[in-house]
Amino acid sequence: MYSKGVNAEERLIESTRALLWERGYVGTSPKAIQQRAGAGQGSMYHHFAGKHDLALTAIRRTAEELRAAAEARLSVPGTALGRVTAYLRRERDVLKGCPVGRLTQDPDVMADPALRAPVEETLAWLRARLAQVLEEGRAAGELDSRLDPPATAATIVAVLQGGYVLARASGTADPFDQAISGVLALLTLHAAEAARHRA
Amino acid sequence: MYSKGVNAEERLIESTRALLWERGYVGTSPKAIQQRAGAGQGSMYHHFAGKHDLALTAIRRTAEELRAAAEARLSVPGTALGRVTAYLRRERDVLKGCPVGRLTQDPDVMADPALRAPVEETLAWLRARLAQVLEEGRAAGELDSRLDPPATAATIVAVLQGGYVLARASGTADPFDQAISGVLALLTLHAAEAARHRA
DNA sequence: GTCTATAATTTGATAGAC
DNA sequence: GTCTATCAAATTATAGAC
Repeated sequence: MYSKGVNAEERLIESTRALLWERGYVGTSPKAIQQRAGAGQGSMYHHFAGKHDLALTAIRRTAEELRAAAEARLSVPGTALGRVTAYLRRERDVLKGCPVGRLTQDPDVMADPALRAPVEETLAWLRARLAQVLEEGRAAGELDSRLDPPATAATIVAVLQGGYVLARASGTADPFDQAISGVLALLTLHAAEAARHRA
Repeated sequence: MYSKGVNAEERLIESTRALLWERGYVGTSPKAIQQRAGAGQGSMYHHFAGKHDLALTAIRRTAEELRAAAEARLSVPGTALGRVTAYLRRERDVLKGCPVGRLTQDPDVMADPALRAPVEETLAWLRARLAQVLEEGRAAGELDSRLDPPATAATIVAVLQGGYVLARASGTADPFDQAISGVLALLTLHAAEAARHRA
């Protein structure tokens, strides 16, 4: 139940965002959305055409937030490895998983072009943005020149998404932290190799 | 619709396995299971106590199959990196995702101890098995001694699980292949480092 | 804007005939 | 074993009062 300090439309969007994160599109009913928002059916169907329309609004907002949060960590000054580390080590609700990546497992979301687009675009953007950071690190001689930025970026995002899966399976954040530590260790050796070549 | 060559019980299990993979537990109805299996309600409720019981049988079988498929690639003779590569590069239905990892996103599966157990055990086993292979590689001097087997194993399984997420988001197997290539490239440099230290 | 009917469909299961 | 009723509850809306 969200604060009545904001209007019903806003509460309905936030309620939907939370439920999509917890239960996905298929597992979320209009009734559950309304109850969590403290709004009736009439209110929901006044502001939105239905479950689909509401979910679209919610997904777009979630995707935008994720992108902004990532950009905030990746656009600061510092080494490429430092920025990637800051992004990977940022505080996360590990056991809840990624609110965007989660939607890729939802058949009704993936089957609908409108609902799917924000998911596809967000993860594509994230891979491209990380590849850019890695390329900067390579250009600066900080990372080994043999490192392939797009492939390594895909690996990093995959470790993140897969780390969530392992954490949820185990019921603890442990495997997530291990997976992140593991890939950062591999990247660090790459950086050390680059330093050795420069020497 | 499965071959009528096998009995209804078997067809119901396979139908459930396919639907859990495609739509998850929440997104799969008994009606859909019956239609795909070519069986009526009476048949389903004769062989199984209900959706939950049928799903439990299906999940256990899927988990066992995944484990056997992994063990087949990891237990052959060869270098650690070679066996890990064989496992990662094995043929996969990339766009369908992992039939076990997928279940971690299902709220009703994770909330039920019986349904969740096979998921938890399978992914824990996979991490431990990969850690064992990496440890063997380290002991043989094939991999860099600074490499942490459990963390690296978590990274490898995460890349796999996350690779599926990225592939589904993009609609192509491309990011999956990139993520696998990226992590293998990082591991290969580790192997090269180990060789340099031995020299 | 928000509420309370009302309703067609689907869900998940039971009962009992064959 | 398999089938066809039957059923209570949930789902996803629409209609119309306030």
